[in-house]
Amino acid sequence: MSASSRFAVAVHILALLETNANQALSSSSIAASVNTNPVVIRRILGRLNKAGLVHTEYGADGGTRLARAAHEITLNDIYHATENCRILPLHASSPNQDCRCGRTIQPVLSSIFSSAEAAMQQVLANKSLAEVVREMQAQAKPPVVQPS
Amino acid sequence: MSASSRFAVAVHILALLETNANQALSSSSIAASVNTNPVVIRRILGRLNKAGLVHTEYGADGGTRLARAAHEITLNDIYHATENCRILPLHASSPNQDCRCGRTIQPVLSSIFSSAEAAMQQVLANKSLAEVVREMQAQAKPPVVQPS
DNA sequence: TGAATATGAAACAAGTATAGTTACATTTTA
DNA sequence: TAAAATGTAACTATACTTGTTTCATATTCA
Repeated sequence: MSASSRFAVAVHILALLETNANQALSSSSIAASVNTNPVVIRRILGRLNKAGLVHTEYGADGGTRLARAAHEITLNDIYHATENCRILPLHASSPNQDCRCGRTIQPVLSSIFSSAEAAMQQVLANKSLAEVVREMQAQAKPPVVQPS
Repeated sequence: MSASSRFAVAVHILALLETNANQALSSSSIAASVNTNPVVIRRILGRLNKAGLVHTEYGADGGTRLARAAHEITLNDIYHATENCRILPLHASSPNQDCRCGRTIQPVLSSIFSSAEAAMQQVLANKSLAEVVREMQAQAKPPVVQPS
């Protein structure tokens, strides 16, 4: 029922690219921040490249940069780039078509599940990478509490 | 991670119980409609029992009935009874805490992911089992198209 | 009392997806 | 040409789901 952690890692990668926008980052340096293997990062970068969210260059001094401004990338863009499957799957094997219930339930569920998923994606679509980075920086410097 | 179809099967089970409310159904008869093994059904019924959505009786002439009226059971109730995990998981292993990005991303993501999940569950909470059954019955008898 | 019917639970196999790792061919730059 | 980087394949370990068999337990009824 759950998605993979690719989505969370992808947001992490893109936030890192945005906060280091002056240089191209290698999969190794990104992996050091995410705390995983560079190949795991490259696999996700492959999806982000295919979606046109980043641009990668080969060779010495190569690496990855954002392909768009951070305020023009939504979390829903990142979600679609990294996850394939429906969040709420139907039956593993088709129900009994000789039963009225078995015949009719899947179209009804499919429609409801699509609405539920759309509501989730709407929240993601309303949040840009730029906002995420801003919230992360606010997290880093918590507001000072006034002494009483 | 693989996705679970427990939620879809659970809705199927409960819709079947509602449309056969005059009798208790055995796991075998339910399995015949879902097109799977009775033990698979009993595993899901165990979760629905624990959540108080159905009531099961042992022995000859035993079986399962709805524990509440269908209009008092929402899809969100069923969702919570059958699925455990968050829909949008964070990193598999904790990011590097020596990196500003690694330190700050998880609380930000966690909050956003909670909002996204809440939006999805709100859609499910607005749909009752009774409505699902009604839509299934409408599916079974499609409206007649007026001849031109 | 005993047979029949049902659940609950344990154990196991098979399939699938993810995460991590190693290895290597390819590309680019200095 | 050497160094540094990517892309990709292959392999392992882990975990979850689905399906299956088996059996103890509970209940009903003849």
